[in-house]
Amino acid sequence: MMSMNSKQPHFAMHPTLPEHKYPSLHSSSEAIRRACLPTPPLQSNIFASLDETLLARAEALAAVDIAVSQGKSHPFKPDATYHTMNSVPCTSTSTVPLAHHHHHHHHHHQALEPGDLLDHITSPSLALMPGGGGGGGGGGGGLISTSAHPHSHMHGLGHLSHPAAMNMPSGLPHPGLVAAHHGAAGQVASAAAVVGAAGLASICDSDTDPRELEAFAERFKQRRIKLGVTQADVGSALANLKIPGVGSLSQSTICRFESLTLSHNNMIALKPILQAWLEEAEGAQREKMNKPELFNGGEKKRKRTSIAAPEKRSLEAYFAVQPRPSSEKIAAIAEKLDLKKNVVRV
DNA sequence: GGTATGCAAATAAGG
DNA sequence: CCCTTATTTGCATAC
Repeated sequence: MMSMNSKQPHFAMHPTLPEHKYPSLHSSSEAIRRACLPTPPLQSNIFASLDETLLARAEALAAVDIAVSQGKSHPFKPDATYHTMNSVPCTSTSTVPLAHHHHHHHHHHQALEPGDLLDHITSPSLALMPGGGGGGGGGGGGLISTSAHPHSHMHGLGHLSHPAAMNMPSGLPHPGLVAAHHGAAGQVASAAAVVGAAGLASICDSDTDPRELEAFAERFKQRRIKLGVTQADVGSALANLKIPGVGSLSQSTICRFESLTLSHNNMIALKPILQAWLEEAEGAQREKMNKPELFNGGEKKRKRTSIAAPEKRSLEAYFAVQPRPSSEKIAAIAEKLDLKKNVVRV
């Protein structure tokens, strides 16, 4: 399981490592430019359709958010110190089920939101390979019941309490989140409110924990293979999904991520994206697997959803990365996408 | 066929 | 202003 690291070249090569080396809001324009720039003649980009406008917005927003998060959530050393004494083991993944500090709470809530969102907006237009269907059949996760995307059947509330299932993307607890909840989910809102208030001060190092990262990489690989997609596929798929802080992904990057051959910081930046993709892929897979309705009155509705799929993906990715945008902006985006707030679920 | 890796480019930040 | 450093990603290639 953990005997993969054949080599760790420059893991300890960080001489200084500034707090936030991230491009913060480094030229959203640049990011955008680059985002639209590539569209290379790569193989078959099945998800080659995304709303530039939305993406741009998301990028900008996420850029700022990321900047903030990155800037303040780096109290301890980078990759070099892999065995940080981790005073507060917040690892809620596969490591230790112990100590549930207050931090944990907010985590769960965090998980809930994106998950719910995803549940609602499962994009059918995923680019899963044909083999994916069969692959998925392999069992929704023998060891890890991560396929935790019960769709609309049991809304997030139910499955959010999975220990080793999946840890939601970076936890950036913030009050803004609360504000955004207007009307969508009251209960959640209240919970999030409390959590946000408390969590704001302490950003658990869930996403910064090296061990957690390692575990995630492993799980990612497993699930990816299970889905029947290759690194190249993932790279191609996410080539269009450009988010601030992350230029793009290619087979190389995926491989490096899985092999942990990337900088610790880089890994952290990529994790949310990868996670989002994974969730999306699994969701789509599931949908395909047991397609309940082949042709029914739901055609219209379905179609509408399909159209918005790409945007939704972007949105989802964005949220995965930064669930803390201004409610106003979210609303704007939602409206732009013609989606309902409850759908966006912010 | 998929995956892992060397090399170099592109970008940003700082002096 | 230019130069240097640091970081990250993709291409090409070998396994």
